[in-house]
Amino acid sequence: MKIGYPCINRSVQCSGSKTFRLASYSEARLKETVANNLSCLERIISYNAERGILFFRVSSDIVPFASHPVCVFGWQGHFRGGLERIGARIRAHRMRISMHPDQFTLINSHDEEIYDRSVRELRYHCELLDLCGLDRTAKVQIHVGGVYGDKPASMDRFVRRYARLGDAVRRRLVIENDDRLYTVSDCLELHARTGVPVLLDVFHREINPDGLSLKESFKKTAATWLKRDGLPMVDYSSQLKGARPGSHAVALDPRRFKKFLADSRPADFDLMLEIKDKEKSALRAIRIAAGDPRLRAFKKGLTKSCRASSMS
DNA sequence: GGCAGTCAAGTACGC
DNA sequence: GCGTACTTGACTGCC
Repeated sequence: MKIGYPCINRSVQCSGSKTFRLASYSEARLKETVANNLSCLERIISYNAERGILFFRVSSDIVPFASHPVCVFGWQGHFRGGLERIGARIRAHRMRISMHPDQFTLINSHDEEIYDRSVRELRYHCELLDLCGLDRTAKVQIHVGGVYGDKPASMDRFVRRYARLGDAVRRRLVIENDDRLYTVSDCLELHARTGVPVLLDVFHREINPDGLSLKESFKKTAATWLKRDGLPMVDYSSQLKGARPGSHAVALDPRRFKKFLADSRPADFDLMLEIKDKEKSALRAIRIAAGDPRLRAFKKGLTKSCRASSMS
């Protein structure tokens, strides 16, 4: 088990997801922003590595407007060196990386143009991970998409559209159960029809249940990840008190998290904490999980002998 | 410098 | 049909 947080680190004095308005777009602005974002990402990776935070979600905003027609600049070549350097650092620390395009990425949309835009967005995410030299265990997670008043038809459309995605996208793409539309069971059905791995979001599962117990959900989603995909990824959060259902908590609730660790045994997975105070909660979670054999087993993996054996 | 409105993109839902 | 939430930050123009 590796534990991590998404996109933003509030302790490092920089942002790796700086962007700008479309109206301000220029090649100079893009170069300047991407250079800043990569430099900051490198600092965040170092921060995480020094503290044992070995799972991180890279922001989609590293290259603003990368999939937009306005962007004709060859950022891939221009920033190749920087991306390779960051990738080498990630690999050296055996970190797990994910990315999560936002809700506008919909491969089951009725609208062919929305599908095309979504494919461009997915290609951008995968290309970034490819340029970092990360293997297929670095995943790009999306939700299934819209229901459009007819869930079976929308799931059929997902299956057909998934088959049209290129290998470069399919090798990284995973789907996640969401808080309103598609349950864990829906995602499992899509896995059965496409082979796409299912990322379990335990908080969304609570809000949008389907009758499967937590243990069954762990077991069935874990079975959708092949060895080449790496350990299953799991998203974790808890309800922000007093807010509408689905709002993420500001800070980790230690008691609740301890119970989650106990309830999730013996499943092993990499855990993304979707909690608003980001790295603070990740550090707290790592301290709480310190006695958990799943985390301890990973620490052993850092020793030279284990590293050598894992490469064999 | 501080503030508030607004930001590429889509869908679902409440009014 | 319109406004809002989504996850939320931070860009941007205005004072």
